Amino acid sequence: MMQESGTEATNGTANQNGAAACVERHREVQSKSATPSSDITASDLVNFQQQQALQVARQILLQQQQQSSALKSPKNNDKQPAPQVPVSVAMMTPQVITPQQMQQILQHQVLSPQQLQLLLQQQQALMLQQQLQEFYKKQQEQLHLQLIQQQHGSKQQSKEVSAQQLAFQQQLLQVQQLQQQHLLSLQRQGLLSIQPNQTLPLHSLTQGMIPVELQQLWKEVTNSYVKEENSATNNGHRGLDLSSPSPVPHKNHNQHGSTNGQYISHSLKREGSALDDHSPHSHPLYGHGVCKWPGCEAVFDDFHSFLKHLNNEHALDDRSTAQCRVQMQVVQQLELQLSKDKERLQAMMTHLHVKSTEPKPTPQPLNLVSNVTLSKTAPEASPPLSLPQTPTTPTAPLTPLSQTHSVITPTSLHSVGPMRRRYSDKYNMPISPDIVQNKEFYMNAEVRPPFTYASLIRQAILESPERQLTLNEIYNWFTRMFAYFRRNAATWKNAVRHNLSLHKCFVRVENVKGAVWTVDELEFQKRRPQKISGSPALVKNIHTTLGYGPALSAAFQASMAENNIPLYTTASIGSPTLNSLASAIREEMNGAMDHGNSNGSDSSPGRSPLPAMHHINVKEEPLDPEEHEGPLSLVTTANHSPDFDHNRDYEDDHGNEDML
DNA sequence: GCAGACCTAAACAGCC
DNA sequence: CGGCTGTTTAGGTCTG
Repeated sequence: MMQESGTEATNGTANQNGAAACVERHREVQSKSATPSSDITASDLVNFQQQQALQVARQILLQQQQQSSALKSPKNNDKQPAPQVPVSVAMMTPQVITPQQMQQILQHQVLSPQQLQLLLQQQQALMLQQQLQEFYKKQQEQLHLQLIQQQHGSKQQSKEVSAQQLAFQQQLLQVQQLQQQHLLSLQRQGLLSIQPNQTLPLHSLTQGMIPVELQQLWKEVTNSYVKEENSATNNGHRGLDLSSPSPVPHKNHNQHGSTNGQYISHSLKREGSALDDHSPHSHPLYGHGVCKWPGCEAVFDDFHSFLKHLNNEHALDDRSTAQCRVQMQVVQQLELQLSKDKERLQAMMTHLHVKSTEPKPTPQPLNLVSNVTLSKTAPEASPPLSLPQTPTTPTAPLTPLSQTHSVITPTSLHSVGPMRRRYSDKYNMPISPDIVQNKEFYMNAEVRPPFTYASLIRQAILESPERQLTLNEIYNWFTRMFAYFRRNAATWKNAVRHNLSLHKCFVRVENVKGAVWTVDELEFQKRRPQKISGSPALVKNIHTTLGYGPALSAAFQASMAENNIPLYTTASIGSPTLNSLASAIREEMNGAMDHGNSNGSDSSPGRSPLPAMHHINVKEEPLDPEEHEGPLSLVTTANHSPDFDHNRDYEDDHGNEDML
């Protein structure tokens, strides 16, 4: 297996294949009873770990019982071999919790289910940590071996060797990234607890090759644990210490015991601006007096009030967890993008016979490359519409490197289920903020907008200068605003006509140039409001449509269980995709809530501080930002979608339509 | 189970 | 005649 990945690393597909091999390997290390699914997500991993942890607990109990029975009958004590315990159990049990403790816990039920869950997660964390170490160690040894073999090869093949070294470096990089992502994911979910002095072998082995940025990331991760341990209280590592002198104690009723506080904040550090992390009054989530928690943007006079706010408003709960997971995906996508760009740079350097073998001499802002490539975008700072990434961005699995393909296909996007996400009609609330907010997303992503036809028609009409549109203009608005409506025109146009006729709120007015449609707001408001249902349908739709990992979906569902969650209200997170998704969910959750605080009016996703996200692509096609710098043309967008067979329909519209 | 909202499909008519 | 527009009906799903 490692041989395979080693050889594959020499070709262009090394990234995906190698990573996939890593994951496969990883799974094998964990267990051979894993599901035979071809791709694995972090949620799968977590689920599996939970199952395994439960199994561990059972094993421990069984072992305990057998031991106690053995004590009662000393005859068997010597000959009776210890029950078969999985390797992982053998590895973890002595370090984490003794069987006695476990049994005591279970028998006396001294702990709440949440605490039990926390314990289980700690068990899983240690178990997985060791598995990870083992896996990465093997991976590293293999790579190192191959590298050495290459170095001892014939000198006549020096060029080949250097190229293969490059490939090895790339593989190393990807291994590191995989490792980082695994660790970060686990840490951010509070599942992994690394002791400060517990560096993985990979780190030291490949230190010279680690990109500075990854090293920095690593430092951040480990430092967070250093700090955390220093500030550990009786609460163990659940304490929420946000670099404040006195951590504010708060109830921790969530099962993700150690997800809060520093983990998140340090994870999100990359998103923040160039704050000086070493200053006592700085925080990655705090900048220019504003809370930088995605979607928050609360203003604070002093750092202390911010910390208070952080502890109170962004405490460990489902909402924060969901937001954190989204952020995880953002980061992972950025990392993926970074790795790809670095590979490209490497290839360029190799091609130009640059001698350096360092992946990159200096750390680069994650969005720098993309900033450059985006410099030609429209003045209104819309994201490059030509990028086909949007619908796939949030679908990225938690192990993106392993699943850059086959996660989602254009076909899957096209096979969107029936429109049942009609949250915009609930309480007849306006959809304009959301549409404005997620304009670019819907323009690019062939994702069915979660609005009813009636709402969309109304929106189209209200957006027009005279608040009236002809049928054809309404059509054009649909195709212009939503990539989804560039296909199956017959269907949705029929639906539009049907809605126009059916709903009283749409009034046909004979005009000089024909008939136009207007909106009777009173009638529109009269329509029966729908109760908010907690919207499992939306979650399901988003999940199925966009290929959300179950974990993220669950997180969103969990966060939707709460009310009024401003996930990512504006461009704060920087990804129009995630932004829009989250916003859609937020809308769904808010229901009739006031949109006034959604910043929809002044929130152009195009001003995203992380335009790099626009380049994220989980599809099979290689990322080629240079090829997507064309004018903001929806046709261009369409043509970049491999399975975009709407051209017939849309080009008809395009003929008589001013594009933006 | 029911009613309502919604979506999709289709038939049909009138107009250009 | 064909396409567009507009109306209406029918059947289905989903939700409260």
